[in-house]
Amino acid sequence: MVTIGDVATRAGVSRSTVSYALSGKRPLTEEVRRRVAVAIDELGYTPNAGARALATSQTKVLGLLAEFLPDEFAPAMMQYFLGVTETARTFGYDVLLISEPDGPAALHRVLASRMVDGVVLLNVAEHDDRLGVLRDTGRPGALVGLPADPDGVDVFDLDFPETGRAMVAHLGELGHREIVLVSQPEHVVQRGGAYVRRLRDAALDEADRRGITLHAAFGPADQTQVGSFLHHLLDAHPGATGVLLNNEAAAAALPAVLDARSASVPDVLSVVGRWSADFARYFSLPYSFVESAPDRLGEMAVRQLVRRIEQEEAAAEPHVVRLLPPVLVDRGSTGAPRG
Amino acid sequence: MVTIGDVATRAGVSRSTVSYALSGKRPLTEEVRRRVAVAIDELGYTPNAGARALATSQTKVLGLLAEFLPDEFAPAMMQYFLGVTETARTFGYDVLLISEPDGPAALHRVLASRMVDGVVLLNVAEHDDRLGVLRDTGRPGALVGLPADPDGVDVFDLDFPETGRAMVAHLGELGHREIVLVSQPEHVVQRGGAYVRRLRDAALDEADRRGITLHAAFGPADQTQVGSFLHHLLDAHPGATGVLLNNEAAAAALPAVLDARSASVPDVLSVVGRWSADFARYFSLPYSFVESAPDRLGEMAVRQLVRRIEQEEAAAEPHVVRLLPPVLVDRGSTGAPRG
DNA sequence: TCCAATCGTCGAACCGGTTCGAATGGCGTG
DNA sequence: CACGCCATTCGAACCGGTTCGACGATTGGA
Repeated sequence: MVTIGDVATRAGVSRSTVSYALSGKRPLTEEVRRRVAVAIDELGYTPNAGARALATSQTKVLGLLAEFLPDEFAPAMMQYFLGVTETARTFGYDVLLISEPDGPAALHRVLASRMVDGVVLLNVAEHDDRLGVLRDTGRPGALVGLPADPDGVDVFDLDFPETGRAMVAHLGELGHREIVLVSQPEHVVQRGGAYVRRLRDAALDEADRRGITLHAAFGPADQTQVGSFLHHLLDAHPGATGVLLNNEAAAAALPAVLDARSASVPDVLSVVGRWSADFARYFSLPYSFVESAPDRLGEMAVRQLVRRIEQEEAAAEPHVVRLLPPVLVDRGSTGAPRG
Repeated sequence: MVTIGDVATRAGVSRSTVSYALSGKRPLTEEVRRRVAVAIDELGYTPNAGARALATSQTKVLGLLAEFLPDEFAPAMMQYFLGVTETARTFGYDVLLISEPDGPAALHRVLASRMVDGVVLLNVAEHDDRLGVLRDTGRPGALVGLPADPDGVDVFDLDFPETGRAMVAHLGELGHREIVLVSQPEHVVQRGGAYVRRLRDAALDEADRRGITLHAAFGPADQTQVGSFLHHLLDAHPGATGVLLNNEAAAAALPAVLDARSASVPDVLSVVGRWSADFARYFSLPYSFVESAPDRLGEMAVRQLVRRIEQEEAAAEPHVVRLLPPVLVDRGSTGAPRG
């Protein structure tokens, strides 16, 4: 392995000079700079990351904590990965992917061993055990998902309450008086997915304010069951003229269900959901939806994280909670109610 | 930050003794071992990964090189991630996720800087530029995807030729004489996805041997276009009684297409494809398929990689090319041809 | 009782970078 | 021509572990 010493010898300078040539932290003669560059090139030198980390206590690596939950729609997580890794790379960071079931332990391990300069936590629950670990170490962290107590961390998430309101308001203004909401299953909520409840509560409130009847249900996340669930739900509320979706599996299953019922959209039923553009693409969903913007959230989280890591003044700034306002992508799946 | 020196002081021993207590590489008195354990516990000591890497030249990190291609089905990649990260963890390794567009450069960067002990390359193309980089550094690497020249690396992949033969044979034995094959689009092949061609060629050969007419087509990967493509394809070959799929987008679109044509399965058409169980689950695909086993391939790649890293004798063993024999998951979507 | 072997622990060197203070050289100026 | 200053480079210490040879204490045998 070629080290900085080899480069120094070849260029006829000291090791420290090579280091300065690399970092530019001290002025050097053009001549020396050139000789070092040539030596590096000829020897094919790349600094040893471990040694550098030891000396600078900076690894240029970010931790990405994700949990693969069997009942959640795994592909959705991919979009976060993309936003995080791409943004990290533009700032010169690599990403350590951590998917252990025991999140707190894994987090402690990578932070305490100084493998990473900061972490992005995905899928943050209402009361997330990882937060305690993160606060104890005092290292910077950015969350995707709003916990009950966001103290000491930066939070990025979709504004779920506003999303719920916007969806109800959208149908309400078209004249709908009775609609249905399909949320993620109960166990997602219990696991800490408070966003499900936040959207639901806001939707119920907005419906109430507008005098709209809103039937709020928790649908299964299992693709094999969600179809019949939707049938039953629609059977149970024959007067409903609109469907709101906050459940990916239900969204994927809806086209077949409506087709089987010969319920055309938007003539018979108006449909609005909450998912990502990529999700809509993969499943060819022809419905209007509020973009959940996973790639954008991942990018924002990393940007802020890097700021905190690299800029001393930023480290002292108050922590932010940034909730993206809902943006409706219109696919023409809503209209005036039938009859 | 608490270092090994702090622990040593607190336990009243030397730094090296603490190190030996941690690694167990030399015998210690029970008393000393206990005192060190207590000190570690009280101080909350965790070894610094950078320092350890520097001293041992082992990082306990594996690189995972993936490319996010816009026209490939991104969620499929998730299954590989799962297999790789989980297996890595059972062996005490973390995973550095590298998704840069410039694969060779990224690979060189992480290998030359000694950030990782070895790499897993996903989606390996027929002639993959990353292989040259990998061979030059001489570090261990495991591939998922069979390149033209697998010298110096371990390769794991589905046996695509056998998969093609098996699918044709399956329908052939049921009595089908004219069938259709939908492959991935041409540009996937051109980018190096030789597996597409390997399956196709073998299928054509097998059909030839059995006197079966096989119409082999390259379908679009774009969900918006693949539906009408399938309609045209089936219109063009009204005599076909079976459909083979080696194209995820086409598989996802097929149920709606067949429904629109009132072509029931397997009465009117028999269907067999190649995808993963998770893919089938997400898209509720009711068809028989050859399992492409991404999680299993990821696991095999990591197992072998770790063996090469950790066992000196393994490092010298000849490299392997392991092609998984196709396993058909029967969902009852095939039967005797109509008429 | 003395010596040798064994066991357990220590000290120092090393891994490959970074960084700070000091040394060296060239230049301009008095 | 001598001096001082500034720009540039060097040397040494340090980051936090691991590892090897050596040392001291204990034990066993002669």
